[in-house]
Amino acid sequence: MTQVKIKHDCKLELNDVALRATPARIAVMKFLENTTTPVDVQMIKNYLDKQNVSSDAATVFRIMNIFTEKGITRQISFNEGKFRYELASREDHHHLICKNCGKVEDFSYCAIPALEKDIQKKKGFLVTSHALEFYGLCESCKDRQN
Amino acid sequence: MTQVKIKHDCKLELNDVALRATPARIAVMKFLENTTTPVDVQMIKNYLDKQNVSSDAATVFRIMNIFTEKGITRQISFNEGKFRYELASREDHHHLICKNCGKVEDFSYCAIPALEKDIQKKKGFLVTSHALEFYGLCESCKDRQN
DNA sequence: ATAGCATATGCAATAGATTTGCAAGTAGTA
DNA sequence: TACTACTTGCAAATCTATTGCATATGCTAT
Repeated sequence: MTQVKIKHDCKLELNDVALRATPARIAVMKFLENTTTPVDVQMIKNYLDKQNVSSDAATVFRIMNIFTEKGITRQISFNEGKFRYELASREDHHHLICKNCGKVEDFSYCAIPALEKDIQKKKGFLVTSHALEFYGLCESCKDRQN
Repeated sequence: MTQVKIKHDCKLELNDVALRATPARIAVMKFLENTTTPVDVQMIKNYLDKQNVSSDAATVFRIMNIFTEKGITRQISFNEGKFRYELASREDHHHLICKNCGKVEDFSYCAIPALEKDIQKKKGFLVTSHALEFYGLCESCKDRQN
């Protein structure tokens, strides 16, 4: 009797980096694949709860730490006193963060890689990653003079 | 009899933004003026202790919050799970943060203002501030293959 | 399909960063 | 110099993140 099983999405990706494909990890990956803005641990936990995936904040922290170690995710800061995460595969974009409504837009910009080479040559500093975020007011908040 | 009093450095700067020039606030400003790398609350507290300026961590947090609100300092994150601060007057520079030894170098780069104008035109997003940090290995850590 | 084992998770406790309430102290003004 | 509003110190509370340990489970080799 064929039972509908958990689809093997993400399973191979996880196994590739020597991680077991647990329900929580799979759900977290799906969440990350379907969100356009970086999310924090609380948001991830809320999603898991809604999906009826048993979890615990400590587990989510552990998952995000190991995903980041394995290079699946990237840890970023919007200066909120906590971390956010996004898939590391989303390369070459930066964030426009509205300080009024909190909306986050992506912004592509390709001058950074060239700059990194320059830094390496001039300063001898080997850049392995970078963070570039712009803070301000999005179009609608700006227009409302809010 | 003329007594040596606390020099009025910083006093006017503080009063200008409607803040009282207290010993702790003055000492914090002096510390910030004399450090080249962004400092965290614990470092500030240590400095105040060494200077025999009575203080408390809660007070330092309050000082840094109000300094940041008033635009005296800038709050930045090196993804350490805590904030660092630097004088907002130190414009147009970014940081090269060594992940091995923790050394922080400044790096000047002036393409960002132009980019901000571009963002405003293309996205309608009004940029009021930004964060750009590079992580990697400084020259000596890199050479030691550490 | 299943046993065995290393890895993951849940839960509770802990650590560290930051905030807050409140009473007491103090800078700036008249 | 006295007054008042702003600041501070202290303790307690929050919040983010980490850790220890016993239990549960994914994965590999039968």
